[in-house]
Amino acid sequence: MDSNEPAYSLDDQIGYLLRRVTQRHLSIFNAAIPQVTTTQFAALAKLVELGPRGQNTLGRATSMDGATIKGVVDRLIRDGLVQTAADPTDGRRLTVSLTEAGATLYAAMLAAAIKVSEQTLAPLSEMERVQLIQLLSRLT
Amino acid sequence: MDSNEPAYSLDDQIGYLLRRVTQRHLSIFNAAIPQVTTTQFAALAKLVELGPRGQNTLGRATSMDGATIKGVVDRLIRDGLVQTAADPTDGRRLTVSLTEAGATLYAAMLAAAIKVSEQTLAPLSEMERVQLIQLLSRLT
DNA sequence: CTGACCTTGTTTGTGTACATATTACTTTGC
DNA sequence: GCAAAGTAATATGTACACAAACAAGGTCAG
Repeated sequence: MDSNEPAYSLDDQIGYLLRRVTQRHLSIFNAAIPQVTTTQFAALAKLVELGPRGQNTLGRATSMDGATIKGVVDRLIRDGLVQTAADPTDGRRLTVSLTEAGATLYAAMLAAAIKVSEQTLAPLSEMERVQLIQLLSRLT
Repeated sequence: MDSNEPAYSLDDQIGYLLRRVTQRHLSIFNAAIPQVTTTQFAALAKLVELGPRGQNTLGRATSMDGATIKGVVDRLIRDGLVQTAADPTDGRRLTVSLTEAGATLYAAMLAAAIKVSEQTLAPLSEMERVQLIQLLSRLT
């Protein structure tokens, strides 16, 4: 028997755990905030934080590639939460900005979003939550 | 000014961090193991661990719902890594099992899979890795 | 035995997520 | 000033991920 062979248990692998924790978080988010998805919320949050931005720039700020942010912005436009306008100084760029409806909805969802994070972390103590956030931050 | 209003920074939210860490992990996985996806690997790993299983049962063992595991199994069949057979005792059940090619490929990928987990956790010390895995396990 | 209920597998629709290719436009280097 | 390199947006194809609806096969209580 080769005791050098390390036991590989799927349930203890970081990738599998990330997928499962993400699933639980998404289910909490969708129940609390049915109006938008997590990525749509991220886009709105960054527009509030940074102001109007080009589509690709917004994608980088929210960790989405060009193809992904395009889909997210398209659906936000469809739902009237953001709008786009041509940039006069750069013919390629589409400046994305919040509509009034988007700004209003974001303000209304913020409290729920904070609760979503709390509920996701509910099984942990205050100290453990800080620890987890810090450990995850170092893996980005 | 209302100092009760907690600052909401997207970058510190558990959901956003999970998405970003997952992205980094997927990119490491895809580079190291281009033959299969993470979910396909999970299905193979559970078949090795548990032996042949019904499709839905395999889905539950790997945290995938019926629609998702169906797509994963379909692609594994297409690539010749698993096969299905009708269960003689239950007319509904499709028993999924590894093919020889699937078992061989899994054995060949295992060492790389262990390295993927290590590489994903590389920025952390040994103690921190154990901590992170334990904290995440409690959030599933 | 039979009707209510449950489980298994399938299908459809929506929404990420990324690779890759293309087009249009800017910027940089020389 | 102009070619090369880079960037922005778009489009296509593959692969999860889940909700909802459905058909067909089991199970179990009365």
